Order: sequence, then structure tokens, then C-alpha cells
Amino acid sequence: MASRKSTSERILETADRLFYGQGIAVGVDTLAAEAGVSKRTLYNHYPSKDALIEAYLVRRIRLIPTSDKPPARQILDDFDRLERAFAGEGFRGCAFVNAVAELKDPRHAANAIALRFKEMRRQWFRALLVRGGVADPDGLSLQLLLLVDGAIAAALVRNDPTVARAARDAARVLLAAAGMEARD
Amino acid sequence: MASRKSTSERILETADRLFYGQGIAVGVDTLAAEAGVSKRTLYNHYPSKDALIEAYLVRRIRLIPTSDKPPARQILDDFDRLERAFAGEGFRGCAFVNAVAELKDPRHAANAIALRFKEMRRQWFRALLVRGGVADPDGLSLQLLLLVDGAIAAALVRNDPTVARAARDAARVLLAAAGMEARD
DNA sequence: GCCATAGTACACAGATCTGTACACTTTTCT
DNA sequence: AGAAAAGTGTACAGATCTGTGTACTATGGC
Repeated sequence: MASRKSTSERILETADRLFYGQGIAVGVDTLAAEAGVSKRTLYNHYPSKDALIEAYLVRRIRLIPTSDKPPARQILDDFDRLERAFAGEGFRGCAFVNAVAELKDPRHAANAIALRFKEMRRQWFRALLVRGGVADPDGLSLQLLLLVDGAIAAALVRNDPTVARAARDAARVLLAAAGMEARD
Repeated sequence: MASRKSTSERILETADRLFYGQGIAVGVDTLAAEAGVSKRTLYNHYPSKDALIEAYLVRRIRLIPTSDKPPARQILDDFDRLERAFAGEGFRGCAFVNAVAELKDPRHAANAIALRFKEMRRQWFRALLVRGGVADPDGLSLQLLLLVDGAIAAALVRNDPTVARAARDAARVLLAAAGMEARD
């Protein structure tokens, strides 16, 4: 069975593609068929569909790139990355928010993972704001996160990637008001 | 059969409560039982579950109250209303975004209704900004809408109503930068 | 050569869901 | 009073879903 990738990884990659692209309501039969494994094998690697959903979300938590550019510039660049993501073919919103919305159970592990992810993003903003010397990094980092989440929701509903630019403009105003100018 | 409300209205109220509270995946049997009608009656009033979902969303589009207070004050008051909604018992996020997220089909009528609702909210902001004499009411109204949607998503994931205050603070900074001061 | 490990193919139990059929009862209007 | 309109209750068809059972096959290490 030696493929280039392990069977577990192949299943997880397929789950990522289908869960994100079509929602986590995709059936296990479809998942197995698309991954090229039997359903029995899938259940040998992941004890339940919930476990697979959990692994899918955990895998989606990736570190955001860090550079040595000025903090304000890095923050604004992040909104540009957002716009490129919105314009991408398979954009379907935020995987974590979607998962939480699709699962009615508020005690599902997906909630905690989504919270962890959003908090990581906020801390990334916060560290840059501290480096920039703003007075209230907690409050401002949360406001930047609201702009990101709002842009994601709006891009999805309006089917328009350029909302990222509106978010970026708002972010620049907020940064300027906090004393972090970024020449453009 | 003479109730105080028509059967159609009673079904629709129940659909509103269950669809919003538990998601639109709620079964038709549950809906009929909770509404106190037989399933046959439900299907006599709404030809399919999709039609009921559509009616539910259309009913959720309500006009936002207008007053004669200063525009900036009305906008900030809107964020206070948001915080009260977040703190309410049954808060479950934005009904329109949730519905779009739960329905995989991007051609479902729910998408158009959600877009219509978001655009109505933006126009409400826009009219107030025009009254306030800002230079770019289109851009700024979109930015305010991003703050609203971001706050809704964050309130849901973090389970914390006070994010509305962060959104309100950001809105005040944006308004001030556009020349609309609101004394607090 | 042998054997544990990994995987396959397929059927199936049991649950849930939408929508319909059928025979019956209640209400409303004139 | 009497007919039309509205509603009830229950069963069911047909689809889809998760998860398991069973018997079989390929493969790599020692």
C-alpha cells in the first residue's frame, strides 16, 4: 500500500477539500470514494466522522507568515492576502465559522478549535500592535479581527472580493488614529 | 379552526423560532408538531420545505427604526442594540448568514434574500452618512457593515456580547475620521 | 516461506428525512 | 341544514446517512 503519502494523510487532504468546498455534511461514502479508499479503511484511521471533522479543522490552523517589515505594513498586507483568498476559485468563507454554523451541537469540539484559531489570529495582530507601540493593543487587535471576519462574511454573501479593500481602508484609519502610520 | 392567528402565520412563527434556534436542518415533523398542526396542513400552506425557508427569511427582513436623533448618534445606538441582541438568550448569529452557510446550493433563493437584507442595512447606514455630510458614504457604509457582520461572527464564536462595544469604538473612530463627531 | 498488517468490496442495520396517500372529522359560510 | 373548506392521524415510499460485519486479497519484514 506504499503510496507517496500515507493513507491517513490522503484521507485528510480529501476531507479538507470536500468539507471546505461542500460543507461538512458531505457523506462518508463520498469521502472514501474521493480519497480512493474503502469506507472500512477510512473508519480504521478515524474512529468516527466527528473525529475526522476535528482533524480537518486542526489541520487548517496554520501559522501566519511573519516578516521583518514594519508592523503596520504587515497588518495591511494581511488584508491584501485576504483579498487574494476571496478572489480564489474555491473560496467558501471561513472554514471554522462554517463548521460551527453547520453543527447545531454547541458542545462539539469544533467550537473550541474555532475559538482557538480566532484567538491565534488576534494574538498575531496584538504582537504587531505592541511592536508598534499602540496604547490599547487588546482593544485594537479585536477591532482588526472584527474587520477580517466581517470582510469574510461580506465577501461570501456579496460574492465580491473587493470588500477586503474596504476592510483594509478601515484598518488603516484605525491604525492611524492609534498612532501607527503606514505610508502606502 | 378559529385561532387568533391564521394557521399560515402560526406555522411561520414556529419556523422562525426553530429555524433560527436550531438551524434550518430541523425536520418537518418537528415543525408541524411544534406548530400544533398536522404535516399535511403544513404542506397545504407551503408547497415544500424550501418555500418555508424562503418565507422565514423574507419575514426576518424588518425595517430598522428611524428617529430624528443626529445621524452619528443613531449609528452608534445601532451598535448598542447589537450588544443587547448578543446578550439575549436565544442569540445564534445572523439568520441570513447561517442559512446561506447551511445550504450548500449556491443557487438557492436564500442567497438572494441574504444579499437583499445586507444591502438594506448598508443603505440605512448610507442615508445617515449622507445626512452627516461625509465625503464617501458608499465606502464608509460598507465599512460599518463589515464591523456589524464581524461583531456578529465574533460574538457567536467567542460567546461574548461585549465585542459589540469594540465594534462601536471602531465605528466612532471611523466616523470621527470622516468628520462626523458624536459626543458620548 | 510465513504471517501480521493494511486494505477491498459489499451488504446491511438502524436512524432520519421529505413528501404523499387515504380515510376521517371539524369548522365556516350561506 | 348542508355543502365546501380546512384540518387530523397514520402509514408509507424512497432516499440518504453513519457505522459495522464478513469474507477475501495484497504486501512487506524477518
